[in-house]
Amino acid sequence: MPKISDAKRTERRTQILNAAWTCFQREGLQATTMNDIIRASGLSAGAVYSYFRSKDELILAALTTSLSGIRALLEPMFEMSPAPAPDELLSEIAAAIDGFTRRDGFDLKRLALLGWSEAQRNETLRQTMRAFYTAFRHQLEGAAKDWRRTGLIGQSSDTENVAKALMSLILGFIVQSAIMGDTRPASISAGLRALSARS
Amino acid sequence: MPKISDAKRTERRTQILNAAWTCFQREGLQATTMNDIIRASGLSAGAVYSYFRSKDELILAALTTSLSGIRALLEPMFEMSPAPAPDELLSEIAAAIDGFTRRDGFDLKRLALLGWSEAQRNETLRQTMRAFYTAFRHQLEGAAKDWRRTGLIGQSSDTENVAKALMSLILGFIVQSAIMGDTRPASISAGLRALSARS
Amino acid sequence: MPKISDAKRTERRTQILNAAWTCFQREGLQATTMNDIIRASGLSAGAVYSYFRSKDELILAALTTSLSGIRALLEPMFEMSPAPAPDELLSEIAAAIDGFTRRDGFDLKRLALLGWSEAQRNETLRQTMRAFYTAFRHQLEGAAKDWRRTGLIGQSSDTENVAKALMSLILGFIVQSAIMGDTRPASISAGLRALSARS
Amino acid sequence: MPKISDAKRTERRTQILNAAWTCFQREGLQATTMNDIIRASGLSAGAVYSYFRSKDELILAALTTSLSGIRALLEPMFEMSPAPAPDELLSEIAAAIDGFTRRDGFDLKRLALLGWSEAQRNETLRQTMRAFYTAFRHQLEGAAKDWRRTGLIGQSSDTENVAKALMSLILGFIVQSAIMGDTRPASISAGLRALSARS
DNA sequence: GATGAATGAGTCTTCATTCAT
DNA sequence: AATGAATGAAGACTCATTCAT
Repeated sequence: MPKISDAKRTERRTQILNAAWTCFQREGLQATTMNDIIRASGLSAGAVYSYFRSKDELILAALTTSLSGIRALLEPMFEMSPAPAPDELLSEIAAAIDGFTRRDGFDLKRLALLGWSEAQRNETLRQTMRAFYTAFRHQLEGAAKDWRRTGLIGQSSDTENVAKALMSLILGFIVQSAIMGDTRPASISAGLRALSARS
Repeated sequence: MPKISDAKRTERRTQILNAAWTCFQREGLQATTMNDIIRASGLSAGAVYSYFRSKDELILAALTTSLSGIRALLEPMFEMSPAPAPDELLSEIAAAIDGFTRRDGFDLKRLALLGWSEAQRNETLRQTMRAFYTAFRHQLEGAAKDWRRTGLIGQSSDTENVAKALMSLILGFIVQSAIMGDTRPASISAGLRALSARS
Repeated sequence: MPKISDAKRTERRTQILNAAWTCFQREGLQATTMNDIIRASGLSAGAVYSYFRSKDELILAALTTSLSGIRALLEPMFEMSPAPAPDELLSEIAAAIDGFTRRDGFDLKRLALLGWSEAQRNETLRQTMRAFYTAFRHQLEGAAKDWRRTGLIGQSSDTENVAKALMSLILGFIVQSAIMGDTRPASISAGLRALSARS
Repeated sequence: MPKISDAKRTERRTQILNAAWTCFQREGLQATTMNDIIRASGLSAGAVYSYFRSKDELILAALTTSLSGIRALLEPMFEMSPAPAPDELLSEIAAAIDGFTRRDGFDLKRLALLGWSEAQRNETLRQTMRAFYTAFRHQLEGAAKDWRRTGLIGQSSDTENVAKALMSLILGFIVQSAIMGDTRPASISAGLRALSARS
C-alpha cells in the first residue's frame, strides 16, 4: 500500500482510540491489555503500534482526546453573555457531561475517574489534566465575575473560591454519578438552589 | 508451633495493610506488585498470603479500612445538635479529610481517587463504596433536615438534593485537592457562602 | 514502467550494500534491523526486498562482497616475483587491511569479526569463508615456496605450516586491532622479525 | 522452599550457564532465545531470571566465565622458569585451548569468536575482554623478556612487539581452527619454527 | 506456622516480510 | 516497478501465587 492519505490515517487513529476507549471503560486502564485493544480495533499488533508507540501513549491519547471532547462541548456555555445564573450554568454543564455519555456510548465520567487515578503515576498526564482543569476553572471564574457585576452574588465575593466551589460541584457530580448511579444533573443544581435560598 | 495469638494476628494484618497503603499511594493500585508490598511489610510472601488470599483481597481490605477510617473520623460531626450551618459543616469535613492526610502520612484523597477507579472493575468494591457513600449521604441529609427545620434552608427544600450537592462539594474538593493541589478546605466553603449570599 | 537498466540495478545493489555495511558495523549483524538498512539506503522496503530476498541474503552478500574487496586488495601482493620476505609481506598485507578501513570508512576488521561469528550458524557463509581463506592461504603457501627456493626459509620447511602461521599472524592482527585497538601493522612484523632473529 | 544454600545457588547458576553455553555455541549469541536457554536449563523462566537479570547479563556471565576458565588453564604455563622457547610455549598454549574444547564439550574457540563479535556492541564486554587480553599479553611479554635475557631472541628486541606477534599467532590459531577446522596446534608452532630458521 | 525459591501464563513490544495500490 | 502500511509470530521479561522444606 502506498502512502496512505491523511484522512485515512486520522480515521485509523480514531478507530484505534475508539477500541481503546471501549476497553478502558470495561476493564480499567492498566487492566486492559494491548491485546484487548488490538482485537477490538480489528487491526494487527504492528498496525496499532505504528499509530501509538506504547500503551502509555495510547492511554495518554485516549484521555487527552476525551478532555478535548469535553472542552469542545463546554466551550459554548461560556460564550453566553451575560452568563446564566449559577444553578443554571451548573445544570447545563452537568447535563452536557451526562449527555456525552449517552450520545457516543462512551462514558466520560468513568473515563474521568480512570484518568484521575492514572494521573497519580503519570507526570505528563498530571500536567495535561492540571492545565485542562485550570483553564476550565478560569472560565468558571469568568462567569463568577459576571455574577458579581450583575449582583447575582455579593460584591465582595472571592470569585476564585466561587469557581472552586462550582468546580467541586461538577467534579462531585461526576463521581456520584459514576459510583452511585443515582445522581442526575438537576439534583445538584436543585441542591445548590436550596442551599442558597435561606428562608 | 502454637497458634498465634489474636492480638498478634491483628498486628500483622495492620502491618501488611500499612505496607500496602504506602505502596498503593506511591505506585497506584495495579502498578504495585505483591513483591513491593511483601518487601515493605518486612514479612515473607507466604506470610502475607496467609493473611490475604490475593492481591484483590488486599486492595479491597486497604480501601475498606480507609473507608472505615473516614467514617470514624466524620462520625462525630453529625452528632452535634443542632447541626452546624452548611458552610461550617462543609469546611469541617473537608478539613478533617485534609488533616487525615497530614497526620498519618496516608493521603486519603489519593487513595480515594485510586479506589474510584478500581471500583469500575471490581463489583465487590463498587458495592462497598456505594454503601459507604449512601450512608454518608444519609447523614448529610439528616443535617439538611435540621437546617430545614431551623430555617437555615427553605421549607420546601428537597433534602436529598441538598445532600447530593454537599456530597459533590466534598468529593469535588478531594479531586481538586489531589489533582490540582491548590484547593484548601476553606476555599470551598467560602465559595459556597458567596454563592448563597445574593446581594 | 520500462525495465530498469542493468547499470541502474547494479548501482542500486551497491547503494543497499553500502547502507547495510554501515549499519552492520555500527550495530552488529543481528542487531541491525531491516528497517535500519532500508532507512539508510534511502529506498523503500519493497525496493530493498526486490534486490535481496531476505536479511540473511543481505548479510551474506555484504560479507561476500567484503571478501571480494579484500581479495582484490591483496591480489597484487602475490604477483611480485620473487615474493617479498615474510616480515615484509606480512606488514604489507596488514597495512592494506588497515588502510582499507581508513580509506572507505568501512572497518574491514570489525566486519571480519562479525562475519566469523555469523559463520558459526550459517552454513553457506561458512563454506564461502572457508573457500576464501583456503585460497588465500594457498597464495601464502606460494610465497612460502618461493622463500624456500630462495633460501629465506629452510629447505625442509613445511610450506603449509608456514602459510598457517602467517595466516594466523594476519588474522590475529585483525582481532587485536579490533578488540584492543593498540596494534599497528608494523608491530606484528617487527615481532616476527625479533622471533626469527636468534642472537 | 526456605533459604537455599550457597552451594545450591552456585550449582543452579552453573546449571544455567551450562545450558546457555550449549545454546550459544549451537545458535550464536543473539540468535539464542531465552526460551532456548530456559528449556535447556530445565528450569522455569522465572527461575532463570532470578539468577540472571537479563539476557545480556547472561551473555556477559557466559563469556566472562569462559575467560576465567582460560586464564586458569593458561596460568601455569607462565610459571615455569625459564620460560619454554617461543614455539614450545605457543604449541602448549594452543594445545591447551584446543584441549579445553574436547574435555568439557564446550568449544572455547567458537565462544571466543562469538564474544569478539558481541564486544563490538557491548561496552562492558569490550572492557572486560580488553583487560583480559592485555593481562595475557603482559604474560607473553614476560616470557619474551626471559628469552631476550637468555639469548633466545635478539638483545635489542622490542618485547612488546614480540608479545603482539605471539598473541596474533594464538588468536589466529583460534580463528583458523574454528572457521577452517584444519589447523592443529602443532602446525602453527612448526610454521613459526620454519619462519625463524633461515637457511 | 513460616519461608522464599520456583512456577509459567501472560505482558508489552519488535521486526522480517508481504502485497494491495 | 515501486511503495510503505500492514501483518502476526516470536521475543524478552514480569509477577501473582504456590508449596517443599
